[in-house]
Amino acid sequence: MISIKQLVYALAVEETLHFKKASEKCNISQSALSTALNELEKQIGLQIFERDNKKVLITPVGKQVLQQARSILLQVEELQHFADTQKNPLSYPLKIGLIPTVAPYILPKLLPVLNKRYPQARLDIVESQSHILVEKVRQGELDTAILALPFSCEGLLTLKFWEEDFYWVTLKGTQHAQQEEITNIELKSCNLLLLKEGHCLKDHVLSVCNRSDQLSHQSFSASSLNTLIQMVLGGLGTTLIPEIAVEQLTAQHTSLSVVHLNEPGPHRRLAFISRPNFTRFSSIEALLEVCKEELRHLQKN
Amino acid sequence: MISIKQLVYALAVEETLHFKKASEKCNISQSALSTALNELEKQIGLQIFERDNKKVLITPVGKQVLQQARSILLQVEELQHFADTQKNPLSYPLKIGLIPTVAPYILPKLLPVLNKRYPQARLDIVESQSHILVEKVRQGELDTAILALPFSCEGLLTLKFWEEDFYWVTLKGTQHAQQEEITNIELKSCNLLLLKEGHCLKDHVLSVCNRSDQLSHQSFSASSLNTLIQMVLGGLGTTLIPEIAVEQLTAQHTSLSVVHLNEPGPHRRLAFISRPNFTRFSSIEALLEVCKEELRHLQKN
DNA sequence: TAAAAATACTCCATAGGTATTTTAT
DNA sequence: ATAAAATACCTATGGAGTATTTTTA
Repeated sequence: MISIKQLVYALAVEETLHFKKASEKCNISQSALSTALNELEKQIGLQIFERDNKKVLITPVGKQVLQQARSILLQVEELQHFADTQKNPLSYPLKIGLIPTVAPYILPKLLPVLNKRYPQARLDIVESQSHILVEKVRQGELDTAILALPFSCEGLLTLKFWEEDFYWVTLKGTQHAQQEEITNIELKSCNLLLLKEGHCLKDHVLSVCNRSDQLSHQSFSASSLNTLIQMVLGGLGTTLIPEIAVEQLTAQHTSLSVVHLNEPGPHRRLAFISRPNFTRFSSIEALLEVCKEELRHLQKN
Repeated sequence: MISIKQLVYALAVEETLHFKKASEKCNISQSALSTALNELEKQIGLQIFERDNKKVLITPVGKQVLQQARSILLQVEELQHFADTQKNPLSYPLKIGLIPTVAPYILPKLLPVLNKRYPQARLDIVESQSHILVEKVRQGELDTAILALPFSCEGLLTLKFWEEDFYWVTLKGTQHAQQEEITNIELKSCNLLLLKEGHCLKDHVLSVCNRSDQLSHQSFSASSLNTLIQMVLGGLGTTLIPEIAVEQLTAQHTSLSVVHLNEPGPHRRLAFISRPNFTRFSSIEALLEVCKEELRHLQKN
């Protein structure tokens, strides 16, 4: 029967194209590696390597065998990582994506606590728009991502952890600026600045405002919430931002007024997404818990 | 290091839920199996089975481990099958799909030759419409399928093996019936009977006739070419059939006239499709060769 | 007490080591 | 002549067997 060791040895030779060097990589003797590979080739009945005294070549069919071997070993490794992660979440780096309207606001809350609770945790962070993150999660390029729902994620697992409303940001002294709440109707008279196309927040804002797309095409449309705030400060208009971003974006600007948008229902929901058969699910659960707890503090204010 | 044997043993226990029976399935002693599984559990650091003197239970985490083990063993088996198939195409049953406008006409040509050239060959045949076959190939439910192109198969490999034109079938004595060729324009005056929705042939016929969909909605729309021919025989109209089907469908009906449709270009192309990383590609190649050769005879007539 | 898994103990197959030979430049 | 893989031969680990013990329903 084919063994995993044989496959490991074969991949080492593929990498080094040299039996002696490969044997050293595997911490065995040249002879052991040689016999193991001869045995593997005998078992599958195909020559993987063409070797003489000077060089090692990979046969065309050998390339395909090695490709499959690599895939098998990846899965074995995944099994090992799964097991480790069950005992100890976040034992291995987690590749995570975040959207631009979440990343800078959640990471400062998340990372310090994560470092304390899971000192070994390492996140490989990617910031991109929702549709790109969804694709990367599907391809396995990312292990998970934090999106704002609603967003189409067919075939993916979604784990919601936070619901939030939008807040209207305007300069003090403008109409409605002193109100406790602002309604959809009142908003219609305001010049609403939006993120540019491709940012899900734009769609969520339009949807919660019951506005059609055309109404809101601004000549300057920003690519970050921070830019939007700067535009508001510059007197170009007003904007809507999610609760999670309110404090960081508005705390230092005393000239701004922040008013809760009085439209029913959570205006967007943050959720982790992942492939249903991702094996290190426990790591995502651990992250999820930390996020839930940290955001609970926010809600209490 | 985890070994493949350990995984095999674990799956045997999953199946039997009994160490003794599992050990017999694996042709080893109960003791050998017991120590092997204890060793596996120790290596991954997780309990897969909960056992006492009366019963064996699978732990929740064990279920996930076994799922991954199964997937690994499937891939190992695939590697073995790949190797065997390289040396001997069609060593293992090939799950193949065919569309209804191809299956009954190509199989009688293909199967006898296949049996002679590859006596060990076994085909598991499924007949369905193109979109269903494409989905099954994508899912791995089928190894390959024979479709008529054009048809959207993004992400799949396509291997064309035959191009053919359409032939117009009508009762002798009707207008145009004695012609050598018939054109698009002349066809417009004919009552054209089509297969019902979902058969790619309908779309190909409409496309090669430059007709819009509406023009051709028949109150009876058939689900097989044979039915169409019966309808023509019954005087309900005329129809177009692909070259591959001409002989079988019209040879015994002396009252029918068969006229080549004189529109440029091959009217449809038959092709195998498969997942790009399907490992027993050599089997498909072998089939492809047989198809090409057998259809070459047809073309010579 | 009985059925089943775990363990003790033994054995042998085989993975792996060392030393040597073969092979092709 | 030399560099590298294959082979011969030996050793030791560990996989697997038999017999026995432990466990708990």
